[in-house]
This record gives sequence, C-alpha cells and structure tokens, in this order.
Amino acid sequence: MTNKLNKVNLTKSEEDYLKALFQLLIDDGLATVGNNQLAEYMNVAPASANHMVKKLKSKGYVVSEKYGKLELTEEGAAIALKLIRRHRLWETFLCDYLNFTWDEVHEVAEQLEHIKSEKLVDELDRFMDFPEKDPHGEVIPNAKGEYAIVPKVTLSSLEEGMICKLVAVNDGSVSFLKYVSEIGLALSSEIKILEVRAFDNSIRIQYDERSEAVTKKFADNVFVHVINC
Amino acid sequence: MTNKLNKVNLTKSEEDYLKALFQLLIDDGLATVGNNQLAEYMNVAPASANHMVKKLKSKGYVVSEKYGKLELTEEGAAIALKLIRRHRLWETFLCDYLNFTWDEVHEVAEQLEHIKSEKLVDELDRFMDFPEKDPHGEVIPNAKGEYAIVPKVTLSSLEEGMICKLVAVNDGSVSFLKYVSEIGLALSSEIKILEVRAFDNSIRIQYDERSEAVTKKFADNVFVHVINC
DNA sequence: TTAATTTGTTAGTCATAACTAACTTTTTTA
DNA sequence: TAAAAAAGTTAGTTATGACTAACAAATTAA
Ligand SMILES: [Mn+2]
Ligand SMILES: [Mn+2]
Ligand SMILES: [Mn+2]
Ligand SMILES: [Mn+2]
Repeated sequence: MTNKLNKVNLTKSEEDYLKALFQLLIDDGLATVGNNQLAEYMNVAPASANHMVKKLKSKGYVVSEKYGKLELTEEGAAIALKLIRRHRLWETFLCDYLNFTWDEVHEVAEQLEHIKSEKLVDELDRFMDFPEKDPHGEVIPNAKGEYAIVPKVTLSSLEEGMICKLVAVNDGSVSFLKYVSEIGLALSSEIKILEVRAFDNSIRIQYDERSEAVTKKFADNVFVHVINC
Repeated sequence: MTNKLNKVNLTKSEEDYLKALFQLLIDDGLATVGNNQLAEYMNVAPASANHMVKKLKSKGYVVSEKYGKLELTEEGAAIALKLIRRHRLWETFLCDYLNFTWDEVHEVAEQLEHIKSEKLVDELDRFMDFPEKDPHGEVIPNAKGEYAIVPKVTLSSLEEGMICKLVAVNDGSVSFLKYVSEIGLALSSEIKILEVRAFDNSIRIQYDERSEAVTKKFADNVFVHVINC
C-alpha cells in the first residue's frame, strides 16, 4: 500500500527515461541496453542516467546488477506503454484535427504525453474513434497497453529487386521527416529496390514513377512490409 | 537581444505565479496585492512566493518596492493573458469534445496551459471555431491577448427583489461546481433574490420554479448580470 | 595476458522550487 | 505613541535532475 503510493505520480523525467529504455529494448530487437546507451538516447551525461536508473530501481521499475545490463520490470514496461499510447494518440490528434504536419507533432506530443489524466487520453481515443496507427505508421496501444507487434523491417535490410510498402518511419528527427515528404514518399508508398551500392550501402529506389538514391542512414529509418522478392 | 533570450521559456512555476498575480490584480477589482496574498493563492509559504517574486522582478515581469505592493509589467501581464487564453481554450475543448464536466476541466487545463506551442493553441481555437467563453462563462482572450472586460458582479452583492442572469462561476473549487450543478443552477439561469438574511448573509434565491437558500460564500463565487431591480 | 579502451559509478556542484525558522519592516490597535 | 500583530524578507535545508571530474570495473586489442 505505502509501496503503491510511492509509485504513483512519476515525474516527467522518470517517465521519459522509462519510455526511452522501453524503446531501446524493443526497437533494437533483443539487444541488451547499458547505462551509457540510455544516456546517449536521452541526451544526458552518463552520470545523470546512472542517477536516474538508481532511482527507478529503488521504485521497482528497473532491474539491473551493478555494471550489468538494464531491464524493465512489468510495471516499468506498463508505464512506458501508457506513455507511448498517449504520445501516439496526441500525434494523431495534432495531424488529423489541428493541421500539424508529421514532422511537427513529435515535439509537442513529447510534452502532451505527460499530462496526468486517464480520462483525457481515453476520451481523446474515443473522440478520434480509436485510431490504430499514428501519423508515422506506428501502432497505438489500447487502454490496456495491448498492441499488435509488427516486426520492424528497415528499408536498408532489403536486397535488389525486392518490392515493399512503406509502413512506418522513425519520428525522431524533423529533418528526416521533411526529407521523406520532400522526395515524395509517404505511408503506403510502394517501393522497389533498384540497386544497392556496396561502396556506401546507399540504395536506389523506385516509387510512383520516380527514382531516388538514398543513404543507408535514411533507409535505416524507413520501415517496410516486404511484398515481393 | 540577450535580454530577450533571457525571457523566453518560462518554467511552469513562473507562468503559474504570473497568472496568479494577474488574477489577484484584476479579480479583486483595483485591489493591491502583497506577497503573502500571492503565497496564499499559490498555496505556498510566504518565503517561496518572495523568492519567486524576486526572480520575476529580475526578469522584468513584476515591479515592486521592498515591502511594497506587487505589480505586473506589460510583458508580465501579456504572459498571464496567454496562459489564461490557453487554460480557457483547453477547458472548452475538454467540455465540448471530450465529455468532461465543468468541475473536471480545471485541474487538467492547469497542466495543459503550460504546453509550449503557439500553433497548438491557435489551431485548437480554430478547430473549435473561436469560442468566446469557457465552460464557466469566462471570456476567452483572443490570440493577441485582447478580451472583453466584463464587470464582475457577484450574486452576494445583490439585494432583495433583484433579478439576474448567471453569467459565470469561479472554477477554483470542484465541490463548489458540483454544488452549483446539483441544485440545478447553470450558465444563463435566471435568478431572483427572494431574501437576504442579515444574520449570516445567506440568500434565498428562486430560479426555474425552484427555491434554495445559499451561503454568502457560495454567492461570492457566482457572477451575474443584473436584469432588473 | 597484460595494456588500452570502453563502460559504468561515485562524489561534488549548480539551478529550480519548495520548506522552516528567525528576523525586519510596516501597519494596526490599544 | 508605544506595544502588538501582520506582512515581508533572509538564511539555511531539502528534493529533483542536470553537470564535470575522478575513479573502478569490464571488455577488447595488442
Ligand atoms: Mn513521436
Ligand atoms: Mn516526453
Ligand atoms: Mn479553470
Ligand atoms: Mn498551471
């Protein structure tokens, strides 16, 4: 009980760290995640992350041995998922109702996701008629934190001749999202891999009667469903 | 220039203090406002308010002499008005689109008003087609901070026989708002003062074929337009 | 298998924003 | 007008969450 009370009302910072750890743990597949990796992702010094990890461990959200890899407890993961749900619902709202473009929503959603009100997010969900994906193609977890796990295949992992559909993009960088739009790509675009250059791993792709060469870094941030190989 | 940069990105706390001071300065008519009054309104110790006032003075938002009364600079007032605009727009959104009742909106709006995004609030305004009043009957300032000043007459200031219309309520207390709804009062209710008891300043009112006795404290939080005397 | 590098931890500092306790100034009241 | 009360200020403490610098452990390379 006192235990439980200790756990409510996390700070914005605590929430962001839990979300970051969750993203690192799932986005990088089954990768292990260390303190400095978390620090880099959060744009803070290693000491800062270390300090926060200690606190989150003491609160029962994170588990790790000294000098060991970081893991989330079930409770920690549940909080992260709630945050992701809120973040994606707000992004969807901003795009679909408030004329925001997909490169503008992330920063604002990063703030909105911390508003403390269960009713707010659930009513927002209902108001939008329970959308399934956010503007970047990511699945929105439902009120129970359930969500369909879509295996993430990056455009960069495909080989010459393969055809795929753009299903999601990484929303972390505004300049990346602008670039995607500017070269005429969007969610659901059908893309064919024309050529992969071994020299720099750049890729020439074809879509909508258009052909562009993109870097590996670019292709790493584009997620696709393979249609044909 | 450096001066200007120093002034952007106020903390949530600084914003709340500026808003509180603004409310105290206008709501209490032409009253003077002191440090301890501000502290009480903000639910903090006098020392805490004093500390914040110092900071806001150094940033050019507040003016006062030592041991003297507090005033807002034009810039300080402009920030307060922006906050009030955001607060009231969010309250309106919560009520009109997300099924919140008027006693639920204030707490959430208190958080939402601090989200940093000009576009967010202006688009929200447009989405709702530029509402003029919030769910409690308060005027919403426009994007320039302009708003119609409606003289605030409290129900408690009226005399026997007077007839008035309920135009606004103080949204600070959830229990008060619940009480208002429960006895069947709402915005635009037409109220007649049946009797004012000198003993405790309680008032008997009539509205919608119904009669109730309310305390002075209750009547202090109900704002009206006098129709007939 | 030692040395170098990377990774993680600890200690100490700073800013924000709260608190209490002690003090000073102003205002009120007797 | 002098004492009491109220209002305002200052100093010192705490918690959060950053930082740097110094250090320890683990991993990788020579
Ligand atoms: Mn995002
Ligand atoms: Mn965030
Ligand atoms: Mn309100
Ligand atoms: Mn607020």
